[in-house]
Amino acid sequence: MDLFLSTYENRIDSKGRVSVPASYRAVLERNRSPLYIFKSLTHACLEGCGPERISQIVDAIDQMDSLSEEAEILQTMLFSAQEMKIDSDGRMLLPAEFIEFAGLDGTALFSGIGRSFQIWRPDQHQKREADFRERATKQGVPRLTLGRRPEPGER
Amino acid sequence: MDLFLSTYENRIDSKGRVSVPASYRAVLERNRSPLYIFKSLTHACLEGCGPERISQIVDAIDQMDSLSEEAEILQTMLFSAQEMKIDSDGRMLLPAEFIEFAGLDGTALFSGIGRSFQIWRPDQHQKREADFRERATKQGVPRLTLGRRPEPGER
DNA sequence: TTGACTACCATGAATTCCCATGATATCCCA
DNA sequence: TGGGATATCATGGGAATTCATGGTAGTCAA
Repeated sequence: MDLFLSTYENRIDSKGRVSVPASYRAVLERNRSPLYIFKSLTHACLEGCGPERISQIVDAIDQMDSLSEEAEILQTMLFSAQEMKIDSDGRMLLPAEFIEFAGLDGTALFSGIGRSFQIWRPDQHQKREADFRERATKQGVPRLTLGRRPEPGER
Repeated sequence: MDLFLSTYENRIDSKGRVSVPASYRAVLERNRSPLYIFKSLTHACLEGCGPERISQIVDAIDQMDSLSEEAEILQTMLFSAQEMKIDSDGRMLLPAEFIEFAGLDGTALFSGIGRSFQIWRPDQHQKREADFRERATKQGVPRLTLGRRPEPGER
């Protein structure tokens, strides 16, 4: 299935190179997709995805009033996005700006969440996971309808 | 029938390998489905399922506000999920993180609950069963409506 | 020439593949 | 129905491959 799943901790070497997890590379290669990375709007992390996701964002913005502040805010994702080159060993070169933005310090934690993935500072991600698990235990998990797909328009 | 049923206790060898119960494998092979394992959100056990279940989670998240708390909790399942490779002898390799999370110590108990299954530390599973049976006796069993499937669109 | 980036090679660890074994369950035929 | 033959399955060990990672040399632009 063409999804980004699981988490991986990979080292960032002195040049800023990181191995893109092999399973993520496989997803991209199956679709002959380049990889895009951009700065998250809401968290101190990076987001990675293929071109479809970028198109979705562009389309969503095109639906809006293109002069509105909302549109401009969302455009931030687009102009922070970069197409990453992956070398023959499966590594990409993280620009210093990205490293700084996510507060990365030697290791990058890749966190696959379906059609995209995030890159976190390991300790921050760990904190988030612990927090989510605690909330899930205390408040219960969100409703997930199994056995069938929700009807279009249905909640 | 394409369901995961019954319980099996299999040994985990020194490399972390476990045989996936043959009847579970048969279910997956009939559907040409890979196997996914992820950490339970609420219990100290692992969950196993096919790709439909994972797709459901991904689709559910895409329907939601992707920055909401609910979405983030569901994403926890995704980034803890891994597609397991099953070798020619029907075994999978449990990563150390999974073994630790479920507190496994040499043997894994597979517990089939229909469209998914769980992996437990044997003594914990035993306790749960005893507990549930006792509650059923004292408090009675939940209402169980048999005989038909819910209509599409029905609650 | 310097600095930044790219391509290439080397290494070790982790994972996957392959073959062997024994135990259990299933099948088949007398 | 009994009992031997056969297939299935869980389990163990070693070989081969993948993968992350570090380093060096080469290329291009300023």
